[in-house]
Amino acid sequence: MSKSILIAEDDTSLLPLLAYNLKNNGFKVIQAKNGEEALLALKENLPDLLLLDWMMPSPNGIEICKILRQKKETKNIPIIMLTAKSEEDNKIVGLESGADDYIIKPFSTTELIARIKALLRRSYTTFDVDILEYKNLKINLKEYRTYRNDRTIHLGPKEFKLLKYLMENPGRVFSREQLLNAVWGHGIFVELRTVDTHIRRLRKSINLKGEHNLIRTVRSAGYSLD
Amino acid sequence: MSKSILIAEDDTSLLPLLAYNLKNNGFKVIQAKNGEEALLALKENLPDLLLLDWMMPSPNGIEICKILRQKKETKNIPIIMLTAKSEEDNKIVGLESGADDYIIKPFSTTELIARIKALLRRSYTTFDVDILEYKNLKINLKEYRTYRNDRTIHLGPKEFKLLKYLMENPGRVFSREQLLNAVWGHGIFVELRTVDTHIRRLRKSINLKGEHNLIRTVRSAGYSLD
DNA sequence: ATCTAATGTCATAAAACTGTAACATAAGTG
DNA sequence: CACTTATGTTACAGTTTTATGACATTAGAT
Repeated sequence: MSKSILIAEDDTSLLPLLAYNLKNNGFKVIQAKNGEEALLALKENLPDLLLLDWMMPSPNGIEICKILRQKKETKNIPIIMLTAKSEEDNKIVGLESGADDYIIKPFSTTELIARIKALLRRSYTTFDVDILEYKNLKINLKEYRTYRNDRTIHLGPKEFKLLKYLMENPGRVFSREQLLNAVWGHGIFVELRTVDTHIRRLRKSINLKGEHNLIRTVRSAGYSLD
Repeated sequence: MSKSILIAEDDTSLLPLLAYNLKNNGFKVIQAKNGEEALLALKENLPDLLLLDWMMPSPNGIEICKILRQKKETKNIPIIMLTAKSEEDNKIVGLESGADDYIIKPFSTTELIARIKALLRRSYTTFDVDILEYKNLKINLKEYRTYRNDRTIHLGPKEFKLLKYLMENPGRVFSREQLLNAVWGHGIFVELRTVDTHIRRLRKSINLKGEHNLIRTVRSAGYSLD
């Protein structure tokens, strides 16, 4: 069964183009010319993924995002934010508001499709692999086990989830906000700095002395697997 | 240069036929009689595209696909799944597992070639828009990494942002004021000359001795990437 | 209920990054 | 060349950001 995607985009030349391309790629598309329409459409049907233009007359992408993250039925729907180049600096805002990814206009259809697929793949984890590997790290999602150089490592639930998330996109830097959203859940109130503590515990567990740190700190940005 | 294609197909009458046809069309072909062989071959060399039979003794096409999508080096290699008619219903499974296209047996060589070319064309032109390149400089926005001649360079947050801004408009000259606005933000009070210092630090980090200075000073105007 | 492991928060230490100012050079000018 | 102005360099103190360890609280297990 094909996945459905809701697009909210007020650029009337872009919207049909996007819709056309997504349809061509086997997706079912629901179109919304503005935020209002999008919210309305969401009451009808829950799509598998949302494509939101960040800059729209209110409610804009960010606002919609925040609203959705509040509600139980919608809080786990993957969201990709569409942002113009000039707004790029605000990408953090987009991710803080709970979006899963952002893409800068103008973008290629292929790129968009790739990201959509990646996100859909990730959110249907039940269907996915049971084993994730990176360098000499390995985790078994089904058995809930972690290995470093084939030696078992014990991790608490949070650390496990954190590591899993990092391993899903090795190399990519995640801000503390993103990690909180992904690991702790959206709309949960926990200090940002708590992430530091967990990263520290994780490092303590997975780092072998002598070998270089597997988790990289990127100052004023976040952490990533390295 | 001709593209290489790895075929994993356990039907021993089909495999050589496919290989023959692809070779005739100018592709370099690597053959694997089953999943194991395919994985082994992948350790040797990364092909430009994969043709996977979905029904094989384990690991089958889907499984291989999932495995490849986990790893960074292989996650962007286009994959076409070969499925028998009776398995057609499962085509969604194939695409969800990360395949880019599927084709139903029996298929015509012409069609297969067409799809292969289409995929190669797509994946060739489009890649990460999260990567900025200029001469032998490269920065990866998602990973917050900077390279000069493929060697990693460490930059502080401000330097990174500064470089990013310059790389977005290579050649263009920016005044100190413009740089302050773009990198530090509007309405911030910092000495104009502070830009000089950061430019200096940036130069120090990215310039290789011997090679010419990548940042040009334009007297009484500003700086630019050159 | 009792004990143990896991969590979230803080306070403090340690690093890394910034902005300035002072001085040195280089580039224009007449 | 002498003078003026712009830019390069360097050192350093002040800030910001992150690491670390301790502690109180909560959740889970026996």
